[in-house]
Amino acid sequence: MTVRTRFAPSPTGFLHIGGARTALYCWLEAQRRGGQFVLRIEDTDRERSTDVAVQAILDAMQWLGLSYDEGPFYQTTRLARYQQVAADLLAAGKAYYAYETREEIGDMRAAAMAAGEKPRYNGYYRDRNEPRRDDPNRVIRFKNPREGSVVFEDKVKGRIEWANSELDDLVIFRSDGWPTYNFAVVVDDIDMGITEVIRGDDHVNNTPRQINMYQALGARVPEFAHLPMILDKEGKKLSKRTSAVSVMEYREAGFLPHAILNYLVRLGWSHGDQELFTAQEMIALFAITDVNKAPSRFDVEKLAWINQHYLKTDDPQTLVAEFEWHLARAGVDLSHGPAPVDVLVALRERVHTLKEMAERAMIWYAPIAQWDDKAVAKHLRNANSVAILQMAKMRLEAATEWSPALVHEVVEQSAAELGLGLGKIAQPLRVAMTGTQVSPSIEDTVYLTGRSEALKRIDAALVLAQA
RNA sequence: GCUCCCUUCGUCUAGUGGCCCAGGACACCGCCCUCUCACGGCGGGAACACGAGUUCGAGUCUCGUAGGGAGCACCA
Repeated sequence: MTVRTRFAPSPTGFLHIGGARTALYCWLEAQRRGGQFVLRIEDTDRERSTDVAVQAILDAMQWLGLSYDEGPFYQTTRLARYQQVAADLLAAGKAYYAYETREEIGDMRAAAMAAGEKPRYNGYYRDRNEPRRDDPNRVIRFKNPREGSVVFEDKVKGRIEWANSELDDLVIFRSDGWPTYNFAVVVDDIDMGITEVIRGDDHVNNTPRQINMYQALGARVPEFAHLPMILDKEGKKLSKRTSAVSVMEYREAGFLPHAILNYLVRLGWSHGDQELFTAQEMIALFAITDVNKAPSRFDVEKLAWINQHYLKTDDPQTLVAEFEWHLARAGVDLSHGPAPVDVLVALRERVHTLKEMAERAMIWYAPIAQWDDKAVAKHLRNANSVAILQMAKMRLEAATEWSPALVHEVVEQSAAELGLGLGKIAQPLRVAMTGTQVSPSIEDTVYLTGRSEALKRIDAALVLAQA
């Protein structure tokens, strides 16, 4: 039987980091075993689901490169099917109508709590054979077995056993005529031939009752794998208040999709000491059964390290498009200034994110915004400053070509002629080009500034030096 | 309250009874390289939650304690 996994987000917000990892694992598991990965949008909560959220999830998955073989399927288009399955269950005596008001149910729960049990429905209508009648409180409940227990072998958590006496008769159809989550997932996973249910471990508790429904429906029970949560730096549940949670926020922060995937695959899973994985390696090596049971914390610092690793080792050409996206966001007009690919190569070893790169790149795409006082005082206002700048200017003007090598030559010759070290020449020039003491190598810095702009900046620096 | 789950350096993890006085990576610190900043190289500190067992021997098995988490909806 071919393996089929699915990712089933509910469109009530953006694709967050935990969801992305779940999707990644589903995707990897399906690929490694030559199966299919399906995407299903669980939008039966019509109050909270939005089209914007659906689109945001689709966009994020595409940006990450998590392609699906089937879908997206939408639960809202499958209402008739759910109704039919519920009718079958009713006819078979495996489900029943119930008419309690919400208040009555609230009371039952309170009573159960008071009795030291977990809050639940008491099964009042279970064996009453109450006929269907119009009532605003009419729901359909599933007859959960009362004896025995449910046992399943979770692929990450191991064996889990659950006494049926702990479970109540859950609502499968709400009074508003829509199926509930627990029922819809089961019907969908059966209909879509899902063989491996990989999802967050907040669903472990739902699994026993879902298994009971599979059995009532005479369907084959799939394998389950429940992934531990991803926590924030403090060990708390990831939340918008304390950290970035949406995948697209990480894009905006300058991370590469592959870096995010690489980071995520290592969060809760490992292959010996290996830290870096190409997509091919992940597919070949990942196995859901090797995933850790314990929750893990999200560490942006490590993500940043991975990101920089790919920034400096990937073919620059494959990175330019994403870099240009950041430059555009920073308001850069690409019809002027240096080629983004050259800027990228000059900065890739000096930054951790593309956002930072775009910020640093501004020295070549915009006039010097501000002169750093310390830099000016130290390198533009000393005995040699004027002579150095003038000599560099003269040589740069006289040059017949424009390249990093040419700039390097100019700096070297100036140093030799003035009897100074390379650093003595480079620093004043660097301050002249950038207004600061920090930038890529002096040849790249001057080269990327462009000849006429470089000469203009030297003139401006000369004014400061002589002031 | 009840049910279920989890627990190795600050963080991600290796480790499936002896190869572990616990290995790798990020972060941190130091040195080297160097035109600045980085990159890189070398080195350093840093953990088996606790307590009982089982065993010749336990990070690895069992039980208990403590701490943490999830769920207990006509939300997914």
